[in-house]
Amino acid sequence: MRNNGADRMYRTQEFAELAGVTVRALHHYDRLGLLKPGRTGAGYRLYCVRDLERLEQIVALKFLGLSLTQIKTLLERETIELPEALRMQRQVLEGRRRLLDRAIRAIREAESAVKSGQQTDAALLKKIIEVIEMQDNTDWMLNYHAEDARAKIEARRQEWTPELQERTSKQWADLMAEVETALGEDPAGERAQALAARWMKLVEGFTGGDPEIAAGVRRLYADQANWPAGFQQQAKPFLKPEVWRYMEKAIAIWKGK
Amino acid sequence: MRNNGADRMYRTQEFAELAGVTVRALHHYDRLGLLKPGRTGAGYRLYCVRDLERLEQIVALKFLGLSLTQIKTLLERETIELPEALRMQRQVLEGRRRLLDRAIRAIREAESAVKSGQQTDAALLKKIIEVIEMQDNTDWMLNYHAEDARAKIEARRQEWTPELQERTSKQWADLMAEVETALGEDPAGERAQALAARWMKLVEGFTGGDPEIAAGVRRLYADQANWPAGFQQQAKPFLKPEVWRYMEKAIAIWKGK
DNA sequence: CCTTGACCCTGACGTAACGTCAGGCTCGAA
DNA sequence: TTCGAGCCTGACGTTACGTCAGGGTCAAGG
Repeated sequence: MRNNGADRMYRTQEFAELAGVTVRALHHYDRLGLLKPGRTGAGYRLYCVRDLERLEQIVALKFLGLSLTQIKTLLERETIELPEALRMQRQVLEGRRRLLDRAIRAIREAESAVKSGQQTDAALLKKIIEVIEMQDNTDWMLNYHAEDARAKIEARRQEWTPELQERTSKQWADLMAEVETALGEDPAGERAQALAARWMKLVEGFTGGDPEIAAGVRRLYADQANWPAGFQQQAKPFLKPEVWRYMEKAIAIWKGK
Repeated sequence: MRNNGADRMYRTQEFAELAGVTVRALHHYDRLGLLKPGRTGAGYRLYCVRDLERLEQIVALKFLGLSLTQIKTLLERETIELPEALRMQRQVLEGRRRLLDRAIRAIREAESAVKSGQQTDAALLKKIIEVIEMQDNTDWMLNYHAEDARAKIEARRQEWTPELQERTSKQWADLMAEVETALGEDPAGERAQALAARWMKLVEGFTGGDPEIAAGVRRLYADQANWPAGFQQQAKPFLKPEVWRYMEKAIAIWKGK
């Protein structure tokens, strides 16, 4: 009656392979009360197909980073908590992602510092420290903005995700590189005007079109002497004065139109 | 002689606050031999400024996700290993990030499934499982490609980061939405031709301009009946036949030009 | 001189999710 | 019956500390 083909039972190893987990993990879930299989007279564990479903759910929630105890309560009280738990977990993961992105960025910058000029280990580590600290110290930038502009910046910072940041900084770098090749041309010419348009679009992407923020950025730029060291390093590609001057001309013309 | 202002010594708590770590962490690093401070006659730890430098390095490397034992060997043999270690660690972190992104995406899709039609917990979990599985099962797609095209796809997959994927899929969604509003218009008209151009650009972004890959994609599309369930769900927005037919016309005309 | 409070020490156990033995049972086949 | 494969439980290891517990040290006040 019990073991007809349809509801086959599985012993531990078999079941573990079926589900892609280890035997010890199954023992563990059993002890925690997460997944309690049947037993033979001799004490062997016997898993059925419904256990497989449950195990798949466990594995999925584990993949999302939930702890086994969280998973247990979620699966026990089959309830409306799940969507809420997922929302919270997503926020946790997004936070972790921001940290990860910062770490990755720090390494990348250190690596590019290595390529351009051999540095000692100590200098390399200093660079990493700078980059890490710099990233939470975008706060000092707020000093250049009027009081009521700060709230807006704070709001925009929410959307200013690391991947977006990375993309934009790449766009800036590309643009800068292209401008350099165009320095000889007429600032009123077609090429320069196209570059000016791209430039302004990027600026607008940062300021959100808000004139107060734009004014703050100009103040920030004017005060280069007082920038923190780490930021100064990172901003280096932006600072070529000839590029800047050329674009000032081109943008003035572009705005005139 | 010893405690003149310049090389001040710090006791544990003071030093911990200075560096932003806990007292217990300092004990821990001491025991592991990572950071061994001086001692007073009574056995109190005494930290100096050079200890602070070292601690900052430790904290930085920890931020990058290195284990304390790794950090120890790296800081002991002050050597050329560091750049190599950083490169490896970056790859580790990038791997973690891919997993994180998959988890976040899975939750997001489950959340949007919740919004559009209330589902039970069980259905929600099934959805998550599908999304997770779908993401490593892009492999089945390879069946539609000729042998020599596979290597190219494998190569492009390296650059095909989750954030890039997310961006592109949003671009597709935007494009699709706009096409739908244009269905009534002349496929040879200006609007439709602009859409066709955008479409082809996105296709090229995926195929990398390789005709073999493009051919594989066509075979893939033609064989919709055999797609895995998870993929079919996620591809749903792409499947509106009227959109597809309309764009076929528009693209044919666009190519003719 | 003694006490008080703030700070210091070490050692031991706890955490999460198992991995890894170690010692001992069960089962089907030869 | 015996062998090898597979099963069981219990205990310790892992990481980077947190959290007591029990017990010194030190400067100031009584």
